[in-house]
Formats: sequence, C-alpha cells, structure tokens
Amino acid sequence: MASAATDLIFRPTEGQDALSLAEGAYRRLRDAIVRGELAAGTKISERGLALTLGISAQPVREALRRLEADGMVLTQPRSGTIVAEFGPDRLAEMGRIRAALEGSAAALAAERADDAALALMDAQLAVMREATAAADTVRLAAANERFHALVHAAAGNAFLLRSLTSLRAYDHFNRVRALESTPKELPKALAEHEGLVKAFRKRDPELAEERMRAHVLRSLRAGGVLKNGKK
Amino acid sequence: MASAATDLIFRPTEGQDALSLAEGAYRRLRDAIVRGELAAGTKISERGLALTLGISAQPVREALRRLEADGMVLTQPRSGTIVAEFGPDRLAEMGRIRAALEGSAAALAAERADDAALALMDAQLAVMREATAAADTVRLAAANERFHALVHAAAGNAFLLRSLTSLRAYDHFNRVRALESTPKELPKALAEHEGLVKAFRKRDPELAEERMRAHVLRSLRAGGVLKNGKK
DNA sequence: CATGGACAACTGCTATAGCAGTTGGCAATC
DNA sequence: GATTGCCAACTGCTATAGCAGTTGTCCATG
Repeated sequence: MASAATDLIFRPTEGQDALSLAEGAYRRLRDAIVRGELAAGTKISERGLALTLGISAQPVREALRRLEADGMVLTQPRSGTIVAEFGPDRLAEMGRIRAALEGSAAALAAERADDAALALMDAQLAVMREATAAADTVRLAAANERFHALVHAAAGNAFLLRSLTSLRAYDHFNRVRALESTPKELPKALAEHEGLVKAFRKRDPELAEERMRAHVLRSLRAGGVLKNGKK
Repeated sequence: MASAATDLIFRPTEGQDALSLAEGAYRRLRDAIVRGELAAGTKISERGLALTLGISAQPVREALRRLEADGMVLTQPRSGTIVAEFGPDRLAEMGRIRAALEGSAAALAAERADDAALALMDAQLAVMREATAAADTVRLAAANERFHALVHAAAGNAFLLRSLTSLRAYDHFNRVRALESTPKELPKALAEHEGLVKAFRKRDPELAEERMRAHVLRSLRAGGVLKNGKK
C-alpha cells in the first residue's frame, strides 16, 4: 500500500468527482428528469434549485441552458423554466435522431479509426461474445455502452460526441429493459457489432453508416421505442 | 404612416435586437469565427472579451459554452479557451452530420407537416422557380434558407432545431459560392426540393429522409465541401 | 357579481467581486 | 549554462447583489 503522502498526491486524479458544479448540476438534473422524479410541467426556479443543491445560481443556470439545448426543459425568457414532456412520440423522435447521428459517427470512425482503437473495439466484442453466451444482460449492456463510446471517440468530432452524449440520456432507462425483454435478439446485436467493426476495417464509411443506423433502429424497435415500421 | 406614439409602442416587437446579451455575444462570436476574423488557435479570455464587447463576463461565458458545444472553441478548465481549427476535413465532417440531421428533420416533417406548413413550403418553391429561371442566386439562396427553416419548424423538435441552427453556421460562408459556382446545378436543386414536398404530402418519412439526405450531400459536393465520393 | 388596475412576489438575466487552479518567466542554486 | 523552485499574472469558475420584465392576487370600482 502506498504511503499517506502519495495517496494525497494522487488523490485529485483518481476520483471522477473533480467536475465543475455546473456539470454536476447538469447530470443530476438530467438523471432526475429521465427517471421521472421531475414530472413534465414542473416549474424550475434557478434560485430555488440552487438553494436545494446548496450551490450558487450561476452553475444551475448553466445546467438549465444545456438541458434546454437537449430539449429537456423549456424556458421562457423572464418568465420561467419548466421540464418538457416527452411521451412515447418524443422518445421515438430522439431515437431516430440518435440513429442518424450514430450513423455519422460510424462513418467517421470508418475513415479514422486506427489499429489501437480497433483493438479496443475487438476487446469489447470479446466481452460481448462471452456475455451473450452467458445471457448476462447487465454485463452486455455495459460492454455495449463502452463499444459505442469507442466509436464516438474514434469519430473525433466534438459536436458529435456532445450530441450523442446528450441523446444517450433519453433511452438510458429503457436500454436494459430492451435487452432483457428480448433475449433472443442478443445474437443479432452481437452479429451487427461484429459487422460494424468489419466495415471499419474495410474503411467503408457508407457501409459502416448504414450498418450502424440499421443496428440502432432495430435495437430501438426491439425495445419498443419505435414502432415496427415498414422497413 | 403610424404616429410616433404607436411607433414607440410597437418598437420592442419589430426589431430583432431584443435578444439577450448572451445570445448576441454568441452570434457575434460565431460569425466572427466563421468569417475567419478569429484565426484558429487564438486565445479567448472571458474577461477580455467582455471588456471588448462592453458587457459583463457572464453572458460571454455562456456564449463560449455554446460555442464549445458547437465545436467551434476548445476550453481547458482553469486554463484557457482557444478557437478550434476547422480545415476542409472538419467542414466535410460537419456537412455529413448536417445531412444526417436534415434527413431526420425531413422524416419528422413528413409525419407532421400540416396543410398550412405545406402551403408555406409551396410558396417558397414558387419563389425558387422564379429565381431559378432568372438565375438570381442571391434570392434563391434566401428562399432556400427559408425553405429549410420551414422543414425544421415542421419537424417540431427542439433538439433538432437547435442542432441544425448551429450546424448551419458552418457552411454559411460557402453556401452562396456553391450556388454561384455551378449555375447548371440550380435546376437539380429545384427538382429535389419539389420531390421533397411530394414526399411530405405522401407522408412517407423514409422517402423524405433519403431525398433530403441525398439533396444536402449533393449540394455539399457541388460546393466542393465534400469530395466526389463513390455514391 | 363581474372587471379592471395596481402592487407585491416572483421569474430569468446581468453586473461585480473574489476564489482556486494554471502558466510563464525570473532568480537562485547546482 | 542548465535546472529547479517560486511568485506574480493570468485563466476559468463560483458567489452575491441587484436589475428588469412577468405573473398572480387582492382591492377598488363599475
């Protein structure tokens, strides 16, 4: 075990709680809305919320602006801010948008992913194979998130990364449910992921984009977020 | 002409300068970056910029955060903010992303656009026909922007609207050039727009999405933003 | 009882001040 | 001369105070 001195030295880097108050408020609020703890139409006051969180009004305001950009709250200038309502329709919308952006990310990843990135994807694929064989949905979901995060990183576009991170929050609470509800769909998802990496290795952006897009859309349909459309 | 009294009364609503300082700072900075007045790598100080603009530091900070989300600046916590560099590669990236999102907007518009919205689109189509016949590229560009804005509005998604507004800034400075450089492409764009509205009327989201996507991609290729890919 | 208007209690928005890291250069030391 | 430590001048970030609209309630008036 390291000494107390080195522990103190390395402390700032080890924890992930080194984020700004605004970032923390954003995540906390976002999760609260996604989990349904803050019902649609609920009025949110910058001052009141700041008092609740024990911080100043500025970070809260910054968080609210980001949430507004994400479409999770509506703020009327000089009047008030309320949490937006997203029923099944809205979730379906965001799902389709996410499919489109994931496709773009895949296209960029196909152009730029280097060997190191591809190796990391392979590692996640290996985990997915094991988890799929064992029907370990929890572990599979985690590997799935890491895999997509790798694709986003490989795309190397700040706007894309930010947008996809925001969108991910929307279906976070029904992702696991989607996987659990249809255990026979798991092999399909695995095959799609593998096909995706193959497209990356072939440096074929068009193919990667279409495959990723189809994968996300099918996943959403399996989870009931999207209706079983014609195609 | 109305009296001075009524002029005074309607003054606040007529102008578009009733936006917040943060919004104004955002647009001003964004345009400055797009126009190249702020070279890539230039250090931006919240305080210094606030002093230059004659406002406080908070609105400036808010503007910078939005620009960061747009991928136009990079800010390292506690260190500094610099304007990001976007060469041809970056512009091509943003173009492809925009094509994907425009496609999503078209799909949603196909599902929801009511008769009033479709009528407004028809009106813009009429303007485009005249402008195309007269080869009036300036008027055509304006009608083009209004048309796309109508589609975005018909989509009725806050996240989408915000994202597309941000992305639009990227190719603003080479939009007119694109239209001027290839005058023979104008009829193509017009036909594509008309086909788009037809897809809306058929309530075919898939078709609308694909057509919009192809339209934007072709437009970008014509403008030289995207290379002449295989498809 | 219905109605209009003023006032008080909000709201988001902005300004100012100060905190806490980061950085670059200068001086002391090896 | 090269290197290391330190200090001042930055930086972004947060807290507090106050401005300027908006909104709802309550009272006076028709």
